[in-house]
Amino acid sequence: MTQSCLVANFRKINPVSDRDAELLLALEKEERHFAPGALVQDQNSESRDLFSVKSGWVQTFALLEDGKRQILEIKLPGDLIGLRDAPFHEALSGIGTLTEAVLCPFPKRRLAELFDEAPHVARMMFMFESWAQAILIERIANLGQRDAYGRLCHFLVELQLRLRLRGEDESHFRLPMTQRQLADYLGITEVHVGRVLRQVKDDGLATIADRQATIHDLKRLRETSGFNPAYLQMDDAWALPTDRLPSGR
Amino acid sequence: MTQSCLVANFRKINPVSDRDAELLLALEKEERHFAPGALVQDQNSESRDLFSVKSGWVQTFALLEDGKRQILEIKLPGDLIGLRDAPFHEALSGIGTLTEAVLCPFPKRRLAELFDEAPHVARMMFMFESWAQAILIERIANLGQRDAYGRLCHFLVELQLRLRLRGEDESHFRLPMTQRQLADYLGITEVHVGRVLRQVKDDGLATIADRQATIHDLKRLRETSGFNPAYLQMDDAWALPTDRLPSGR
DNA sequence: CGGCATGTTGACCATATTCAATTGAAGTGG
DNA sequence: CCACTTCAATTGAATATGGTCAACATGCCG
Repeated sequence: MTQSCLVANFRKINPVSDRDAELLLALEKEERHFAPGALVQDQNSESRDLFSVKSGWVQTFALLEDGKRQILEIKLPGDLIGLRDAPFHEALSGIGTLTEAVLCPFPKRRLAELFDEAPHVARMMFMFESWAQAILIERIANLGQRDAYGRLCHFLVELQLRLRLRGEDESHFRLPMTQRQLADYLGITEVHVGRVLRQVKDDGLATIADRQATIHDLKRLRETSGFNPAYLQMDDAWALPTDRLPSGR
Repeated sequence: MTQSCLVANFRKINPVSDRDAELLLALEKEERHFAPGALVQDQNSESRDLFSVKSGWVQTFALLEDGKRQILEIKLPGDLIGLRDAPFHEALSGIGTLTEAVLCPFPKRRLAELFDEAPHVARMMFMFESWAQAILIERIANLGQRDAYGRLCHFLVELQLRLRLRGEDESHFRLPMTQRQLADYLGITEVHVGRVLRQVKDDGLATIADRQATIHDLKRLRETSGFNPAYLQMDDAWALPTDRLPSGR
């Protein structure tokens, strides 16, 4: 068994053959260590590499003209970062660490070659992107339609689920984000985050304090946030080589 | 020259070889016609096909537990729909038409095979997805950080740009969306859309009425919305066969 | 004509922002 | 060890942005 974060993560939602797992290992050869709060990549900088997360919490973000910041994604060990930037000249989003982190850079130029050499890798990268995109559209619905309270609940459920897939404790976990960062993620202000955090606690749903989150009532959290876990069910047609698929489906 | 919408669209931001263009043509073989306001695909239904838009305006959307609706994307001729759903059992978003539309369904199962047969197609699909994702993250920043006024301006600039790439008139175009639909797209209420529409008109930026949009002051629109067109610059390394690339870059 | 969808307007209210002051914890340097 | 700074969080008051509700206008279509 490989100890690849990438493969271990991906396997939670989708079978990965040993042959494919080996190919993915190439993405995790080189390691780079970052301090908490470090800037990994500037928005609009020339992007050479994509990264896989080996350990730590990482954020991608967009900076707006007026100094505002939107945190786009939270990336956890086993996730890929910057895949979507690969075809572009410039990185479309910035990358920064939330905790100490180990990232594995991989030249995006090399990825283009891999696509031709190993069609399976292409399919897997495509699946990774679809997965990431699924989370993005959930986020758009979240930001567009829910109030601060609902957004926070949704965020907690999503996190809880992602950590559970990684085998971490579901009901009590480290949440290494300041209220400022939560605010930039949820699209509300720092101050309001504090108020909503208190409400959620008073309602007995969850407690967030000292970079620690405790889920008290997952069921009600799911209800108030309307979480839809459809994006965890992948289709085997994509996971297996076409010639090995059962016919007629 | 092919009359493929798909290729024509893609070529605006990225070279496509004639050989690749031919491969993409396969995606537009079958045609299906839809009336305005038709439902093409339900959210969470089993998804068999993806679609390319041959003509008309199309929306993808998410329905929330409490009956709210978030319009996720506006798709125009030459765009692909449902690419991200391909690896999943269920469609992650619904699809509906805004105008009369002609869509070309393509079995997603067949797409998986294409990935193995034609690595170039895989690369192009990956690029399409990156492009779509670039628009999604712009949208997240838009929803999270800007007020209603800014969101509307940003939307207009994005539309204007996309239509311009298609060779349509940039300053006056058909905008076949009701205020209700604009509201669901921008994450504000119907009533408030009306108010903001009037403000934007009074400020001399743009006029939207009778399903028609007129841009009066693109420069100021861009300023107030902070539009970032970085996602229009693709990297040749992805467009051309690896063996034909200039070396050493 | 009547019914339905769309858009408009006004009054009122709620959610969230802004601004300002304060506290506590952690880190730095004398 | 103590001042001093910085950063994160908390609180309150005033304000603004946007939501809700209801009434009304308009145009379209059967």
